[in-house]
Amino acid sequence: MEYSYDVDLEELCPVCGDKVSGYHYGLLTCESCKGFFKRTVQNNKRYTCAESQDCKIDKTQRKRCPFCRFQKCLNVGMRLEAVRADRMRGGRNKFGPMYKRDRALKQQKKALIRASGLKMEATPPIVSPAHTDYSFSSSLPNLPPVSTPKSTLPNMPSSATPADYERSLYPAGCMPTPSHGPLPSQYPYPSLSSRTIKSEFPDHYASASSPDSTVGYAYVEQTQTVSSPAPPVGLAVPALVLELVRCEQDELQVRSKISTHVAHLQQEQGSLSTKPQLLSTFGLMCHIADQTLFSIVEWARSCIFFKELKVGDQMKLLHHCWSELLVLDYISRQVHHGKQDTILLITGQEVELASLLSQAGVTLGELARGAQELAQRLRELQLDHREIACFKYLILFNPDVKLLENQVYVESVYEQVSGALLEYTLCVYPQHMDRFSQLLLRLPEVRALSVQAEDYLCFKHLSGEVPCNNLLIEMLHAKRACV
DNA sequence: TTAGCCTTGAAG
DNA sequence: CTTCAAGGCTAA
Repeated sequence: MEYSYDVDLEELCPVCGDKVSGYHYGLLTCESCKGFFKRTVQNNKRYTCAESQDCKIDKTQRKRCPFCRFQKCLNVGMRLEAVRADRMRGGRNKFGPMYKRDRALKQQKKALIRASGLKMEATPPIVSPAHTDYSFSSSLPNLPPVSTPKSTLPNMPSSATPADYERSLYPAGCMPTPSHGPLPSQYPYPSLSSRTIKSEFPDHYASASSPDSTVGYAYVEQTQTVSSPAPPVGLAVPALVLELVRCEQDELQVRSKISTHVAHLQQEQGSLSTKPQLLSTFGLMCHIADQTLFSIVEWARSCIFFKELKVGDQMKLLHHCWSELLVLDYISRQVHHGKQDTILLITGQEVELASLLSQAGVTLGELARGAQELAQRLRELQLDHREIACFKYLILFNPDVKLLENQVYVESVYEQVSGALLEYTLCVYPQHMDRFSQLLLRLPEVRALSVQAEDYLCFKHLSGEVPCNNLLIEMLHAKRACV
């Protein structure tokens, strides 16, 4: 029970703070607000507020002002369309998939919090999400702040936009093309405009509930990618590349952390069992991969651009690429290691490739061999650490991930980083004109390996061989639930 | 009118 | 078959 302080941020009704009883009319609410919303819409009730239309709504006062209560229902995102005009009972409506996605998101939020919780020891979250920010944004509370310098604005509800951050990062006049405006953050599911779902009930309240004009983003069309101030020809490294490298974790620190963790595990295992017995090699590998994943999540959460995203988008991105980052981490270690016949683990241990292949089954063998081949090709290219840093961002900010709240931002980060990488390769390896495209061609190969690896992990999981309490498995589950 | 519990029925 | 969000019922 390593990471078991239950992060069940026990769900509270976003309207009144009472206990949630399930998804009702678009989001998790309590039974009473569900009933209230239903009665109001079905009977087309009109209330008035005796005060100034801003009454506090909580469990004890929710009866006092139905006007403000209903207003809050709409503000937090309860959907009029989910109340049935024909009063048909039972069955399912078209919100089903949305509920499913939301569940998956929440599951991953837990994983994220747990991941960062490991690092933060017992520090309680400083922002208490539960009772303060109902009026804004998603049903997902903010993550506790990361312990990095200048992280004063993590996941704020859009008053500070990522654009502000860029402005502070780049000197005046050297800004990359600004590409995004304020976000409509008060609606949890901006991807589904109210028009997407046919209203099932005469929509008298529509004007209050769905300001259509803000559903689409007012983004300026992106022109050309300008990654950073042009460096003096043939010498300088693009500023953005340097910044990305600056965000890298210290490999030795990560190594020692994971090594001690794994050592602990082995010790525990030895003392608990009557016949002292070490973890199986596979189990050990799972733990190492698991810990590596934790460190990857930690890296992502503290890295430039990413920490400016809302938690929901962060989760979707990590969701999508965790296995690729894991594979890239592994491969780049082998590239750096430079030996063909042994594998270097993050713990610093060296493993004979031949002995691994002899023990591994067909699938794992193929996987290891594929990785080794890719590592060799990258070695021949002499992939350097700056390019690896860029790779990580190109994988993390995958423009193909759909249903992001801030899709254009993610696309623009991808564009900026690939632009910077192009510039970098041209400056530093001018004799190698197609280096950039050679590098980019390796990314789909990383992807392919990660797909194989996920399948393998899934298989091992189903046959009960993966240790429980595993972030790998959680990610695997969350990912498959989302598709 | 409220809110806790009950019944229903399409989707999985 | 089970799930679980719809609507329905009813004592406070």
